[in-house]
Amino acid sequence: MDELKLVKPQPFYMQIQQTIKEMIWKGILMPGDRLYEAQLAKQFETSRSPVREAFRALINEGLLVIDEKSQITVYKPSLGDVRDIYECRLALESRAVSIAAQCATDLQLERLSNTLKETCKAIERKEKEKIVQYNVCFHEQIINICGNLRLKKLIDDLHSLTYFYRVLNVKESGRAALILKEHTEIFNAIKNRNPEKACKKLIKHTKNDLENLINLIEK
Amino acid sequence: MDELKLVKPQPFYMQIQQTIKEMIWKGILMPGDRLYEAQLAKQFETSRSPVREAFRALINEGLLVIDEKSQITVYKPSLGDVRDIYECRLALESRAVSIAAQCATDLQLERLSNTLKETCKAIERKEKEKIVQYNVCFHEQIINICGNLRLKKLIDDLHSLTYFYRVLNVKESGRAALILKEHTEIFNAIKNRNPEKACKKLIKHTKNDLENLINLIEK
DNA sequence: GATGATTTGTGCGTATGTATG
DNA sequence: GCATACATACGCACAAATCAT
Repeated sequence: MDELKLVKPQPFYMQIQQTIKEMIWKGILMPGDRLYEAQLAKQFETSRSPVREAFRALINEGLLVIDEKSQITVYKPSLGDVRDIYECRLALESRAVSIAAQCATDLQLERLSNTLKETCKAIERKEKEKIVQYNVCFHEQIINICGNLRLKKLIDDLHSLTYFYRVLNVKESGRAALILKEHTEIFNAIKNRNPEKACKKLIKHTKNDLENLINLIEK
Repeated sequence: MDELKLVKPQPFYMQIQQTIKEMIWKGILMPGDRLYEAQLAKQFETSRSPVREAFRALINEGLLVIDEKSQITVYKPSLGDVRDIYECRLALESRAVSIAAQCATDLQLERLSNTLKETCKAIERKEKEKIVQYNVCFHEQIINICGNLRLKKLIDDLHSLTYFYRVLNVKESGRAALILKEHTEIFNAIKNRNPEKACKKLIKHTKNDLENLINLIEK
């Protein structure tokens, strides 16, 4: 009887916070949609209190927006916002990748390499869900390598603000192969312990991503 | 009758959120202190509901911490945390200053210059409160110049996580003059439209700040 | 462990504010 | 403007979890 623990359920307000986030990611809630405490409370079969608390946290995270009349809506980034968000990501992720290039272990490099291989397979099989998943995974692995949890959370929160659009991005365009190419270049720079190059490649990759996203949103 | 508007008071939960933040900044609440819903509710003469909502938001911001038993304490950064936070600030602020060097208007440059002059006066008069205030102002001005509101919020939130320590930093050490010198160097680089140099100077400045802070905390 | 005292989690009522016809 | 419907802000009560004895 080694590791037998009872699982304590998380409080409602935490589960609700997480669930709303996922609903936005999955497109069940769309940017601009208005949210009602009572309606969600009914849906989750709770009272309004935990829903309210979840709202506050998500507002602080930026995923929900509250106006002067206390109406709450799903964050709908303007074009300018998207640029600002990417500017922040650029700052944070370029630092992350340059640290990763300095401190990645062999095992971590191998795992990164594996992720790229899996992406390649997924592309051949045209498994769109998996492609997105492995692309996300690639970025996550880099951030994990650099080991700064706070950096990770900041980047994650920024990602979640445009997650909905970004899924469209990969799904609807033929960019999967190009993304893989760029990821491979970044990986090689990390493997060769070349922080400057890794940084440069990542910046280029992110800027491409942004251009593509903007085209998509403008349509 | 030009601009006569009635001021609507902000909801309690917002005021409470702001107040708790200030209590931490001012050292009324110290890192590690435990917070009780009921106690604060009593203090603010409200019910627990708005206090709880304020807690959720502050937890999300990182200024409060909740453990697995739902106990809430004021965030107490470890040495490692402080380094991580500064790493993130470095990433974000260096980007901000390099953008500022590219796009600052003459008026904005003049205002920056004024801030430095005021700092100088404050140092001569040994007005410690003002020195801190102008130093903060200098950084804020740079971030405002670059015009990315999200970048600003990210940096502000990071600052607030170590604000309490940073006040100690300036107050207790004789660093005021050195800080002014470094700020002046950054300013000159911006004025000369030299993003790389501005960036470099800011990185050095931030790293000095970090070293100093760490020394202070270790004592 | 069992018990009472704290503290947090959740449900619900009511007052106030806002939109709509 | 007025009445109605609806949404949010806040308070309060009780349940569940935790702590101290």
